[in-house]
Amino acid sequence: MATIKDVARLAGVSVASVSRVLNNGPKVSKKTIENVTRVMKDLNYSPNANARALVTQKSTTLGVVIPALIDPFFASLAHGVEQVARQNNRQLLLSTGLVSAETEMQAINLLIERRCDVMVVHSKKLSDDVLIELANKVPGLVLIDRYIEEIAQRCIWLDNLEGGKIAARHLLALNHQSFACISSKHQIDDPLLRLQGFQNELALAGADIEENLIEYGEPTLQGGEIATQKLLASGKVFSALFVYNDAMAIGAISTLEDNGYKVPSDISVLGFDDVLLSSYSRPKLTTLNYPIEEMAMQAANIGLELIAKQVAANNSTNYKYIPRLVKRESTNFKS
Amino acid sequence: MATIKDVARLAGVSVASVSRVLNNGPKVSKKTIENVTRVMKDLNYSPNANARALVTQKSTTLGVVIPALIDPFFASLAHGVEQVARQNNRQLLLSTGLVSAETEMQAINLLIERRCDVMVVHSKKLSDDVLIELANKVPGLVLIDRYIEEIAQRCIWLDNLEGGKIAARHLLALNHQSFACISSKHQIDDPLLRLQGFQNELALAGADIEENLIEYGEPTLQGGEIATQKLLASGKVFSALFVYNDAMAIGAISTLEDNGYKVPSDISVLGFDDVLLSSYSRPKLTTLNYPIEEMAMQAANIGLELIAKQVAANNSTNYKYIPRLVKRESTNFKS
DNA sequence: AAACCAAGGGTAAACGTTTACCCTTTTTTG
DNA sequence: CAAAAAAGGGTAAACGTTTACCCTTGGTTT
Repeated sequence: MATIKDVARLAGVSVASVSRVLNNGPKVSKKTIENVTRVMKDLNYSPNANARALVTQKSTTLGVVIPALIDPFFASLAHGVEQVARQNNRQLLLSTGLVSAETEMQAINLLIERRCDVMVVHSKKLSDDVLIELANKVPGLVLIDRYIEEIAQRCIWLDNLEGGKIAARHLLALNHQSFACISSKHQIDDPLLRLQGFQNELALAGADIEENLIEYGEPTLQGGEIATQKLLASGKVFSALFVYNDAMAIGAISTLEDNGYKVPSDISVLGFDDVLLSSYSRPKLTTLNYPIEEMAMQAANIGLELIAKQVAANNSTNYKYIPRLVKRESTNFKS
Repeated sequence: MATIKDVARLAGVSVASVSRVLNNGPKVSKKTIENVTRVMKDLNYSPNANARALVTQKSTTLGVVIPALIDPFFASLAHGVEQVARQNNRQLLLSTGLVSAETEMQAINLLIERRCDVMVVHSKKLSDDVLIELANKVPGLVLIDRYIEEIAQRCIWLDNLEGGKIAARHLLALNHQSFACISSKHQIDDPLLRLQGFQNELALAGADIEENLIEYGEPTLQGGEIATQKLLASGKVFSALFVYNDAMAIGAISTLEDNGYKVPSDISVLGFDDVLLSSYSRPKLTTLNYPIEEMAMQAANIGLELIAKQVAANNSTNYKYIPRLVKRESTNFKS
């Protein structure tokens, strides 16, 4: 592959001039520009980004760490970051962390080795301490979907507790009295907080969830199916079902209908996340909107601002988002 | 950020030794390894991947060019590539090309500048000639979802024409006689081929699609809705509907049911792609399986093999996939 | 006509690694 | 015990850029 030296030689100029042409620098005559440009074309020259990054000590990448791309939720996250990257002429460097502390760490380290100076990190397994240390090391690191007091100004997160409360209020307002819940079996805070918020709010209204009516499963369509089967197997009655996320909710609806229950006339189902598919499922899913793409964009922008020092790293801004109820067809008044 | 020189100085050895420790190279004593390793920890040293890439002339990335991450189909593609990247200790470099020749070219160029030696490219807008030239320039470039005769051994593609035929045969076998079609308005081959295959096969059975019963729309849920409304507005009767992709098909079903038609008892609907959501829609969608993730994995592996020269670049292998009918609930025997 | 300035362009150091080649010390072998 | 080999480690060039600094040329100003 042709290098800058080849171009210089063929154009009969120094490498400095070629470099100046490449970077629209000053001190090049029109003639030289044309000449060099032509030679570049002829040689099919492409500047080496690694060499550039090395000498300029600047990064032209924007990193993102997520568990996996296959989950639409995380794809939206990545998509948000990607848009900001594009706007800023940076390229997306994607590192998947699955859901183990070790792989999350690896994913972040890969980004650091590439000298990626801005990164949006979705980490659920790394400890607060590790993350704080990492944040000190990487000025452009921003956490998404996580809140850590000490670095609050670099956390973009959703209030899951409040989400649970909103869910409960909605179902209570619809006159429901017997509730079931499907939660995620993943060992992270989100499902716990959602469930806790839900239960807290029920308690305020003097209601609660019966034993055996809380099930845990993988946060997938299939996980929702299985959990619902268990719920039905318990034989207990419920008229409202609050589900950890939309995928599980749709799986749940599928199973409920396969078992002869009508949604929402027999059972109301409430999801969480508001992924695209929710508005097209049948019945259309009532859910809590989690504006992940917007949050991801803000996260990326904050990372960018942090390294540009346009933002004091210790100001007191708080990037908390509150989920918003989206009423569609899967919940109904309980008569 | 600490460099290899800092480590060398503090450990009292040469940079060569540090490098050897870093790469598990030969010629280092146990003592040196321990010593250097400790200093690295102390300094929080992280090797510079750009410098490494520059000097070794090797890439540790795997590129992928797709229109956008937000589409589950492309997210699956990226996910497939990502798995192969992980297996081979490479990092995913993602470049989105939207759907214009210019941005597709840009996306590929970005990868080349990063000296990414293996890339899976989904391009619909770049011409055959440009792509052939690019393939000559980048030995590890593999095309996905596209077939170009001259570089057939580097094309992983699905036989859309055959897909259309399979769709027609299925619907004919179910005794249908009046057909409608929803196609994509995007200027690419895929929808044309699917439609053509469908019509060809109908013709063999002496059937055809009436005028006004072919509609075009955006390949999205909403596009499916709008196209279906137009179809219904035509006033013509049809009992079987072949739709360009699953998203549109689900949008179509939604609209049909909103208008009082039962799927599949009144109208059978057949999708294309078999995205995850298809098996959870109501009714579950009968569709043609497009094994994009598997194809993406194969594409990435072929790219890897190409640069390892384990595969003759001019052998005659043909990486054609045939979609497979997945019978679920949205199609039915027409009595 | 002398002095100055602007424009254009060249030289070489630097970025952080890897690795071929060389040197020294220790161990093995006959 | 000498010779040879092995083990350990250092020096410096190279990878492909950018950019500070310097030099030349020709024109403009007094």
